Amino acid sequence: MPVFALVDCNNFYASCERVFNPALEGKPILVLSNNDGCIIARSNEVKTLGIPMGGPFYKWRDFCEKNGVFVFSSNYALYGDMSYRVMATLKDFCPTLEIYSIDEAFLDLESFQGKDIIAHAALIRKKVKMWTGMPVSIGMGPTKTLAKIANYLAKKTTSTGVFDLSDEVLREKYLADCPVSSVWGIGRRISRKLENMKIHSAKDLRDADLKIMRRNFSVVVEKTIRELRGVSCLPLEDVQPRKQIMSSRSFNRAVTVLSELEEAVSHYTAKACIKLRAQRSLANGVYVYIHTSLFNEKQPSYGNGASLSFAEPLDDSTQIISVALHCLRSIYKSGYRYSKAGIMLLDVVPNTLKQFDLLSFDDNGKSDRIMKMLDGINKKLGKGSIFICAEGIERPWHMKSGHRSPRYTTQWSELPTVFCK
DNA sequence: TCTGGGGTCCTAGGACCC
DNA sequence: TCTGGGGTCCTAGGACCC
Repeated sequence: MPVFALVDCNNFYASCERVFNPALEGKPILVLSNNDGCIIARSNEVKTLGIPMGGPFYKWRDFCEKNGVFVFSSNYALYGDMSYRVMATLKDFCPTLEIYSIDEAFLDLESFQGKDIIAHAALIRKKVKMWTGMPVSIGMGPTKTLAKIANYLAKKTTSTGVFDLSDEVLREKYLADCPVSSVWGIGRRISRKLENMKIHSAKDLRDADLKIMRRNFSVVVEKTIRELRGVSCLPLEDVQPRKQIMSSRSFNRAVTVLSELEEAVSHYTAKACIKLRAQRSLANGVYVYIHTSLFNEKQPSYGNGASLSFAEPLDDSTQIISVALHCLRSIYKSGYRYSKAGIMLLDVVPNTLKQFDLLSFDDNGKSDRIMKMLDGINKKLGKGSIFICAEGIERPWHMKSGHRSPRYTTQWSELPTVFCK
């Protein structure tokens, strides 16, 4: 029988901030989304204060000030690097792992079956804390879905941060106490429908009639039910290259003129192209959209998008930017206050699939060399050291990030300083 | 004034084919 | 009972995840 473990960092973003600022230990801290818009991560102390996940920050600003909450803008340079360190540590203990998100990984612990698996998980947990400073919880079970629930229980019911749901008798008790809405793959819509069918707990869902469930829902729910029964349907997966790459941001203030939108779209496209080349892919098209505020009902609203296919698959930022700007100009209307723009690279394929077009202009690899040089310089000297002029220099529309902590681990100039007496 | 961003998978329905 | 039948491909939209 397989044994999956799900390792999940506790309050990941908030914990990253604490690693480099231990004075924050035990203090309420929260992390904001891009543009300092929503609350996207909360320490336990903030959860206790009743501040909700995803709420708009401006509604809570005063409350936070009154209660001494430490507020941070997202610092993805730091979080991404901390994630890399945690995953590297996990790989030391278990080379077969699936990095599921920035703060979660599934491990295959089948080879530890019969041994003291809880002690092993406790050891992993201790080493991750020691080597990276990051607190994690570990849940185990015969399927990924059960490992997820075990992780939820590890956080909710234990002080050890480790929980094993391999035992069937134990599962009877704990699945009955686990609300169906907290099962992996059961979101808001489906859980509402399930509640109407008198399915309230994970146990109810597990014991539901498979045929009826299949008729009412998709094969995804069917797999979830089988997984709850202990039948593994979801194997560990390798990292797959992305099939589409998006880049979008809200502006820090309304943008009205085309030239600023052009800068933003160029900038987002350049960012997406960096990701595209990093995963050694080519895109076959690009989609661009812009819209006004979704919340301000007094202003006239407008939103539109347009896409274009390329004559041949591309990874050159300058070429893709020029197509993206074509799309933008086809949808731009003056007289509106735009709040956001975004682009999506479409139909992304591995760069080994490149089909040479007999009619295309042969540049003798010049474009490849330029892009390699651009990526190389930015890798060596830091992100944004060199960029394409169309991205703009001042970027007055650029997102707000008023509470960002230093990029302690990825910028020489922002290294933490230690004073010794 | 101020409300995030980036992904995947599945299904239904339409277009089109023989 | 059944009122032509069966298949593929594509896209839009919905659902989920973090």
